[in-house]
Amino acid sequence: MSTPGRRADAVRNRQLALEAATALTAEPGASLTVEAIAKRAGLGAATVVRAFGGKEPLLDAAVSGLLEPVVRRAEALLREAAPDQALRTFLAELIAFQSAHHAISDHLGGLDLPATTALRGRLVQVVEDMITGARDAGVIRTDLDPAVTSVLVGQAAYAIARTNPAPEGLADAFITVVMDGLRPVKGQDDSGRPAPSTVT
Amino acid sequence: MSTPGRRADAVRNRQLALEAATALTAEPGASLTVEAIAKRAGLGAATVVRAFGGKEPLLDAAVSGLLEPVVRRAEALLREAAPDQALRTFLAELIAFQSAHHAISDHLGGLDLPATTALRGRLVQVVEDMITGARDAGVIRTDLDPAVTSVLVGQAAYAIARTNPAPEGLADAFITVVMDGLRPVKGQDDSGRPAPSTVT
Amino acid sequence: MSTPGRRADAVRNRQLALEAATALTAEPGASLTVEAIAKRAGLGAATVVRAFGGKEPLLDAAVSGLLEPVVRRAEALLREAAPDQALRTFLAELIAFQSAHHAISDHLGGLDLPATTALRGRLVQVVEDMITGARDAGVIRTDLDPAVTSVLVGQAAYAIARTNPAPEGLADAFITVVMDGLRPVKGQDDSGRPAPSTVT
Amino acid sequence: MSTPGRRADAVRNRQLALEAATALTAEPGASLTVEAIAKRAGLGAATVVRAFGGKEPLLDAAVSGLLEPVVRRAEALLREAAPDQALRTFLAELIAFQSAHHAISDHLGGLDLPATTALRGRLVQVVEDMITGARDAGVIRTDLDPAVTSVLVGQAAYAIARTNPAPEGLADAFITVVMDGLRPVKGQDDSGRPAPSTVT
DNA sequence: AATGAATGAGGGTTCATTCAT
DNA sequence: GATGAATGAACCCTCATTCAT
Repeated sequence: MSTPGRRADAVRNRQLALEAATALTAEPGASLTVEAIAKRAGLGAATVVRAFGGKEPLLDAAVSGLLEPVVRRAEALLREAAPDQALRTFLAELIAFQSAHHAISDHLGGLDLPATTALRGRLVQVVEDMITGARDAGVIRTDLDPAVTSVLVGQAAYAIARTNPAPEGLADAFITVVMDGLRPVKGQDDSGRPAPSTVT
Repeated sequence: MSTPGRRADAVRNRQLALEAATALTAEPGASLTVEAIAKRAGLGAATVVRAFGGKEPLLDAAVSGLLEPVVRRAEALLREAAPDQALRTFLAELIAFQSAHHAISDHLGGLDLPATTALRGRLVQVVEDMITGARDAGVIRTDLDPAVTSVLVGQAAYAIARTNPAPEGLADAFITVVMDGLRPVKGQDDSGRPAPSTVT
Repeated sequence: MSTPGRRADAVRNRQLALEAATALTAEPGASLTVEAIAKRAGLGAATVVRAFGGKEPLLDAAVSGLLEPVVRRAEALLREAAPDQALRTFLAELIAFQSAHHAISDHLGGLDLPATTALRGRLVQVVEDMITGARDAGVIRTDLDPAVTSVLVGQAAYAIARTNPAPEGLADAFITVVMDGLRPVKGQDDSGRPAPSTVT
Repeated sequence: MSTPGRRADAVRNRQLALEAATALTAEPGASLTVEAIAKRAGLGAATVVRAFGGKEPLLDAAVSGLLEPVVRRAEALLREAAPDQALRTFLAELIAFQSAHHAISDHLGGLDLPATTALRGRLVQVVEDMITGARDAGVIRTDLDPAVTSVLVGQAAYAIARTNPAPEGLADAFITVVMDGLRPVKGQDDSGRPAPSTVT
């Protein structure tokens, strides 16, 4: 009675399709067609379409499924850790996670992935909160707009995570440079400080 | 040396096709099909294909044509300016240039663009030379591998340039953070220094 | 003769499927897919197919189910009423019935519906009998072949019933024109009459 | 110089596709798929799609191409002949023309055929004008709304033309019945006449 | 040499039917 | 026996490339 008909297999097949899509999403050269995903999952093409209602919802589910734990982890870090440590840890985990899942396919351009877009928004917001918190704690420079900085950090981190092939130590170097670059400027206080680095 | 009359038209058409492809490459929502490029160029589709031998060579020419002056400028800066100033200036110009050409289309995934790839290699190499030079001059930290750092800077800069929509001040903030993050670590010398920033 | 308990459910489901198919058949814009019919019936798609052995038999049953009472009514009228009154009444009821069930879906093209085809044959035959009877009674013109006239009346009536949207009074006008057009030609008898209306 | 490139063949192929579509449209059992049309025309499927921009525009062109000369002829008759003769002649020609082109496929349900719809509107309007003119001339009964009558005549004529197989003399019988049914009711004048035929 | 047109290959999606539960 | 899910076949459409003009 606990297994309502074939529902169990359907769930399994849905999961198989999702995993196949996720795997192909991570393979830079893959075709990322419905048929390719179906073949990878050992299913018929129509099955994966039916399971998700189309190609875009499937890819949205795959990509957002990769992104969601990262965002949740970031939100947890924001609540539990000191802001700057939260930021540092989050960056490390973000890059590690994305790299572990290789990269994200290039074939996603022009697609409408609402869940993924929403998650990216949450991610940027969390990073902004981390930066604001760190600024309030005096451990991050105050001459940069937190909103701008969060976009900057997010985009750059995403690019670093996507880099393939990635040279040894790339992620650590990125984190080092960003965190050091975000430190308060020595020898001066918050107000009236001349910008130490500007583009001419 | 007088080229036959037809040759002149061929060169002109090649240029028209290239300009059209470049323009469409920069429009995020564009179709980027051969026919769309041909229509933009005021040519026939077959002419566009003929002029470059296919769609990929055409796009390769378009993208590398955008990238090449940037690389040449970087190489010039490397020869003419102090390394750190060269790096800062180059980053500013790279981002400004890319942003001015909006972004690069999303439809380039999975394509084989050898000339573009080669240019990216040259770019990374130039950046690495800048960094090495700056390190030798003592104005950049020595605890990071220049090869890794150049990839880091290049990838991040590219991502920043592609960001759309870009918040006001994003490019400046990026340059500020990166340049400050690359500065020598105060209060210590090259050898035996404990890493000021590490990932836990 | 006591049917097993399951048989009762099967009969009920068959009826549910039939009613759903009938309802959707009458909705001009409906999808008329097996799944849509099943959903409307509150059944599974496989059940609907099983109950009738396919989609076409189901639709045949639905359409012929709509048509059958009309035919039976026509046969009853033929037996019970004066031929011309039978014809007039039948036309009115046919159109009213079909219109009440809106129209018949457009998606029936190319389908093989033997029961429906047979009913249409019966219908034409009944109409022919009505016309022949009325002719014998001297209330319908004799210069037209009853077989041809029955097809003519049937086809036209069907078209009128299907008209959507139907202007107010369409059915009445149709019956008026047809019945008046079928009246005996005044001032002449059966033989040797010059055709009062011919196509040049 | 008079033949601009391959344009001549393109026109020919477009015509071939149109003729194939028209022919298949007239075959009751035909598939009416793009591929079937293309095979009939001796062309590739993509060619016929490209030539018309899709399946619906192609079918619209085919059906409206059949209908247009009929409408033009009706409009000419309206201008040139006495209204009742115009109506009679038009009905004969309409049915003859449509029958000559067999019937129109059943697979057109649910399609959006704007040109065809517009032509049908023009047709109904012309018929209405014929009826109004004949009424004013005193040769058609005045107890029926011309707008309703035109719909009635058009729908019925269309159904007669579509009838397949059509018994010998069907068209003539139809015209005879309709024209006689539309005659002024004898022994009374326009006003206050009791309806000679009404539905109870 | 340039080109509009043709097309084969491939993509996403729908649907009547079949099958394991 | 009933059912949700699976699927092969078929459909319409797009596009890079080829070809006759």
